[in-house]
Amino acid sequence: MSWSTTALDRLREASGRSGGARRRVVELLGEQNCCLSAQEIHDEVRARGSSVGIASVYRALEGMDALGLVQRIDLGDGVARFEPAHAGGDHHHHLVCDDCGKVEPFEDPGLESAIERVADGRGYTVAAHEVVLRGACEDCRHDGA
Amino acid sequence: MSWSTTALDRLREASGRSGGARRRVVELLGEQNCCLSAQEIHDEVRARGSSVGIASVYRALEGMDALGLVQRIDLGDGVARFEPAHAGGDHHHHLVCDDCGKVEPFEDPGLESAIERVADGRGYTVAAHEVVLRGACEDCRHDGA
DNA sequence: GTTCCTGCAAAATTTTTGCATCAGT
DNA sequence: ACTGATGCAAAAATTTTGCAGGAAC
Repeated sequence: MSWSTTALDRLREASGRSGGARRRVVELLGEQNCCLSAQEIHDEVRARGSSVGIASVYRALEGMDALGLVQRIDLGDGVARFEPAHAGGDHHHHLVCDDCGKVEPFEDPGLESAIERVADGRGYTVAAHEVVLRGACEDCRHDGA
Repeated sequence: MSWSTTALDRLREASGRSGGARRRVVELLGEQNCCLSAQEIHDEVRARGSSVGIASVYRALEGMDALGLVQRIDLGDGVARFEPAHAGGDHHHHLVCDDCGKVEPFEDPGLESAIERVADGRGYTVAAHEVVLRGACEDCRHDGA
C-alpha cells in the first residue's frame, strides 16, 4: 500500500472525515522523494488548480505530524519542511550546500546504527531523528567558492 | 584561551570595532553548556541589567554564525537556538523529549565517525552538522505518558 | 572625525487562530 | 442534520531592516 493511501486512511480514521484539501496535500507529498515547505506545497497544489488555503496546508501537516505520518525537517533556513515518513525502506537524511543551497538526500546504515546505539545507551525511546550535514558540495568545492 | 575571548577577538578582527551588546551576548553564550534561543539570550542579558535590543542579539548571532563561532540548532519547534562552536572537545548533539520538552546534550564518537564517512563518500566538505533525536526520555517512558 | 555598532520601531516572513461556510458521514 | 474540514482574513510569533544617535578607533 502506498504512503498516500495509508496516510489518507489514518487521517480519516482519526477524524471520521476526509476532505479535499488534505487529500491534495497528501497526494503531492506522496509523489516527492524529498522534503517540501508548506509554502511550496501550497503553491504547487494551487498550480494544479485547487484553491486550497495555506492554513489548510498547515493543518494537514500538523495532523500528519501528530500521527507520525510526516517527518518535519529543519534545514537551518528558518523554514520547516516536511516529507512522508516511510516506515520501511526510504529513510534518509540531508546534505545541504551552504554555497549553492542544493539539498541532497542520503542514506547510511552505519549512521543509523550509531544513532540506535546512542539512544539505547541513554534509555531513550527514539521516535524520530534528523541529521543535517552542511558544507560545500562536490561542485562548489571545485569552484573554490 | 576561552571561547568568549576567541570569539570577541575574531569579531573585532572582522569589523575593527567592538561594542557592548556583542560582548554581552558572547559572555552569556560562553557560560552555557547547551543552546539558547535569541529570545532567551535577550531576556537574560537584560535581566543582568543591560538594555540590549533584540536586533543586536540577532546581529551578533548572525556575525558569529558567519565566522563559524556559533552553531545554529533547530530542535524542531520553529525557534532557532545557538551555542558556541568549540573547535575541539566539546562537540555534542541533542536528545529532545517530545513529552516533557527536556533537551539533553550527548556526545558520541561512533556517530561522528559515521558522519565523516558519509561526507567523504559523497565528496562533501562538511563544515557543520546537526543531529537531533526525539522521543521519550527515560523518565517519561516510565510514566507511560 | 569617520565608521561601525546599537537600540528602537517598523517591516517582512512564517505559522497559528477565529469564524462563517461548506462538505462528508 | 451534525460535526469536522476548509478558505479567507486577522493575529501571533520570529527574524530582518531602516534609521538616528552613540561609541570605538
